[in-house]
Amino acid sequence: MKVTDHIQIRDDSRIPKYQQIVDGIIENIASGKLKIDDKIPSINALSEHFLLSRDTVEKAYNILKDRKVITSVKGKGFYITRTKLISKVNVLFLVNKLSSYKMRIYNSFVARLGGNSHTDLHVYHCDESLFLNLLTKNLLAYDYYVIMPHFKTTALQHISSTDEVLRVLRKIPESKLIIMDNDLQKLPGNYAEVYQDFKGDIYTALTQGLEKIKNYRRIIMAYPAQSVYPYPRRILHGFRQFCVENSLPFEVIDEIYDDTVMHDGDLFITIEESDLVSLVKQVRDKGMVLGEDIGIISYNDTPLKDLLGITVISTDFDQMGRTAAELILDKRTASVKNPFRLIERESL
Amino acid sequence: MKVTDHIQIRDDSRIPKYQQIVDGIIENIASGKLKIDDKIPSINALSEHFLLSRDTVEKAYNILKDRKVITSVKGKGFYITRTKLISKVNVLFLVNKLSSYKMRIYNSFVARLGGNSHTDLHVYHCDESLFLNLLTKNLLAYDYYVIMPHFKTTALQHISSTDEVLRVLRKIPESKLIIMDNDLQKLPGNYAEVYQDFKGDIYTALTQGLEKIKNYRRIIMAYPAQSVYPYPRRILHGFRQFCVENSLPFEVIDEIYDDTVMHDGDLFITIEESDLVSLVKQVRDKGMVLGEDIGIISYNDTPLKDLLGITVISTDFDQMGRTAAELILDKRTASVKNPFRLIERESL
DNA sequence: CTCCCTATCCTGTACTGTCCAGTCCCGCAA
DNA sequence: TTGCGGGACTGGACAGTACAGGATAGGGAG
Repeated sequence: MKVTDHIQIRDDSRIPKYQQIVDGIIENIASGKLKIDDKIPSINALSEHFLLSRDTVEKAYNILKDRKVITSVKGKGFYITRTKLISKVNVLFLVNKLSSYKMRIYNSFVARLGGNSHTDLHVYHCDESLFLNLLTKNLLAYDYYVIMPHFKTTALQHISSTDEVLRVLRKIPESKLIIMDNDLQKLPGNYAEVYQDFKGDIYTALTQGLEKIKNYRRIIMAYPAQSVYPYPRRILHGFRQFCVENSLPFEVIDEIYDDTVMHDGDLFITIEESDLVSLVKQVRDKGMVLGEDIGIISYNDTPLKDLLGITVISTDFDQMGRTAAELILDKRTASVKNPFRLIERESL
Repeated sequence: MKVTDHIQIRDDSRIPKYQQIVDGIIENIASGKLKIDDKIPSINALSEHFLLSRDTVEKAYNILKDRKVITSVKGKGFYITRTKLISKVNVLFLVNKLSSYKMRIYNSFVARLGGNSHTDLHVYHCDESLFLNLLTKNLLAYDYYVIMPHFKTTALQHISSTDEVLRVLRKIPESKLIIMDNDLQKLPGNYAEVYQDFKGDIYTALTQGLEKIKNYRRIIMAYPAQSVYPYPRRILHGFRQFCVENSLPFEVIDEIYDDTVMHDGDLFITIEESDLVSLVKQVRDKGMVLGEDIGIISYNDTPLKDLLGITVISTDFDQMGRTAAELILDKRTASVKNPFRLIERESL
């Protein structure tokens, strides 16, 4: 195996070739493929291997020498002298939509990452083409890419464009990619991720509250399937699995309207805040008592739900942002499941 | 086949030649002949091929560069950077911080503006230098700039850098600028704005509820002065004016702690949600009754505050976003005060 | 020692974008 | 009429990229 085989450089016509070489060496250092005192390919070797002019490689090596990343020994070669690379960290934070939960993740992420960083937030509204556009346009501009992949899932698109998404995601160096919230089983590689196990989470959390849930006659989940911003269907799957395994009668509805029929002993699981609001209003209007006549479990916690005594099943959004920031700070590529739990309050 | 063969431009003597080149490139992008990251002919090549002056081509390319359709790399050439959004209305939405209220403004703005638009959201964390950086970097790239100007107001900065901010804001063509939330009296010109009159709003809203407020012995405002993200001091001014004019005893505190003393007949006005939460918890712990022993008026409405029966004084965030979008759609440059009102519920 | 590799420094060439000082021409307003 | 400004063109200076060479000096293995 030749030394040149170690070095990987990406071709991008927009960027000067010498700069690509510089970036390539830096990346190989950052990823650990090149360590301190390692010898890097000679000017001749590299120029021949990549079919470049000797002058181009020389220019690149001179820049690295000026930056004290490598030193030269006449007649021998170039050697790595520094592996710690100091610069402000730039992060692209790509979310599908802007909810108050996403916002909390972003805010805790920025706070944890600290001052020596800058995070650009972009929203792609679950639109694949916008997602692809944003990503390809910024493919080399950032040090890290924190991405929450959620897309509209019409049957056709799901097949055709997910591949396109994966193709672009693969262009991001593994060490720079952090997948958040939604895990992409189809994306291979050793990248970092902080995910919710939507199906397993809801199953486990509901199982925690099984004893109380059993007291209800029927469980109704308000799952907004028609929404422009769809929630992962795995929430439904986990809910169904829980109900079936415990032989609990259940139902799934799109939305809670003012005239949605409800009976004593109904337990509602709401995902959208608007459903929670109209549900609580209705319960009050009908003179029913929360946690006795009607049960509510709401998805995603907020301080005001605490005040209202609404039982929630929720992931820890602040934690999710912090974990992502820490993966970057520690340069780890672990796959971390974000904590999810049932918080029992009066409404159950 | 030469690169120049790809490019087609129509000749029309009525239209400036440089504009024809611009249109030609755009058309070639729209028709798919030019894709992202493609290299377009050099200035020399194009000018020779179409028998044009180098200067004319240069001018055209500069326009495309300003519109971020292409980027230049010295010594290399011009490259396509944008393919999807050139026909859409591009908006830069610049907010000081990301709160759930800002988010609602953004979401209603995007929704009202509709599909033929793209809105980039950027957060500058109340940091002037970041604000200036973001704005100067994107000074020509967008069709509209929606900006919420709120900065940290240390005495010194307030003098020196506000001028800098105004200087950059003046560089934005008046027809492309929409100032939101905070009105900038110091910025001259005929631009659009949707503002809150922080001082007058709170004064008027509290006056609406004067009869009930009079029943309380003391009014305490929790105004987070120490926060990294300061609220406009005009809120305080309006509050003070109301209290003084109506001879009501009042007090201003930074934050509501677990051990903040409260007596029967105290009316609290909270701005931050965290203060509201700890206040309500304390009232409950002490066995007091909201709206009788202790009054609460909270700043900024949310659906869950409605459920909790918290009286609020609030602007209409969704309306604010909609208004801004409509100003753009109608190409108006009006100065619109966003509605603000007292919503009475049980807590007062 | 020789031979082959190494870095280093040099001159040239042919492109590229960037910037500036001029010069016309033409339409429009004072 | 005069003056102004924008469009188009001319020509050049300058700097950056990438290539092709060559000349020199040092290191290491035979």
